[in-house]
Amino acid sequence: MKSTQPACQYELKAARDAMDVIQGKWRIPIVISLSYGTKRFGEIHRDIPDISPKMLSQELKALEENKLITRTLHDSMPVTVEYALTPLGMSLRELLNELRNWGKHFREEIVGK
Amino acid sequence: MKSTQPACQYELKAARDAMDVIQGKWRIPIVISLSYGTKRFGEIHRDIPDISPKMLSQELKALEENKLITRTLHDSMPVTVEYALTPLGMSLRELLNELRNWGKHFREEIVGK
DNA sequence: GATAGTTGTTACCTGTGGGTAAGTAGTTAC
DNA sequence: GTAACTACTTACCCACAGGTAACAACTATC
Repeated sequence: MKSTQPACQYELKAARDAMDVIQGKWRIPIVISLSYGTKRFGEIHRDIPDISPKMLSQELKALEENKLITRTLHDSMPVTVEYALTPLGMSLRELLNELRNWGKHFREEIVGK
Repeated sequence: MKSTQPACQYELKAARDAMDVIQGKWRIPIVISLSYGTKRFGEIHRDIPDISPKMLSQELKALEENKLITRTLHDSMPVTVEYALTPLGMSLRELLNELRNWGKHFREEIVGK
């Protein structure tokens, strides 16, 4: 890697883009929760009990801004909101699988040995 | 995802393990730099000019603790230290490729449209 | 009319990731 | 003998991610 090699800098930037999207404590759990289907605020909260409503609201907003999820408001009797993965959000599944696989590999190498 | 499904919790933990290893501003650049071959402290610093010696030292130490790189001290006239990727560190390349591909895909979807 | 269940918001606090600047210790070249 | 190059270390500072707690507005139920 040389700072004068534009190809490498491009690779770095793309990897950083991806990291920016999935980084933080809660984004991956939220995406995984929604990968099991459309869910409401409270349902996601029940999937991830440790998250505070503030963080859930904040991270859902960020994921929506990045077009990974959609937010649909239903004017039913108690107002309900439904969150769903977009195709772009679903495309994250492959990357998450790679993350999981490498994490498993890493754990076996480090903890196992 | 249900918090009562152990398989999902396991998946989450593995993904988080991987994230813990590659997260932060400098780990990925360092691994990419070393993926081009064994390098010395100053050489990595030249590849990544923005990193401070403090951060480079700190991150190299963390990567060594995680067994992604090795640190070899040469008792030559000026003491030199060589850093190299371990096989485990090299196995990160696939994950980094996935990160780069998804980051590229993401940028095309978001910025392009 | 008080309580509980929706989906959040707001204010406040703290820990950590990362930055800057300077110092250290040994060797070599001028 | 002083400057410069190796590879760091130490001290100090700040911004932001994330946590806690309380509040908000609306509806349904007891």
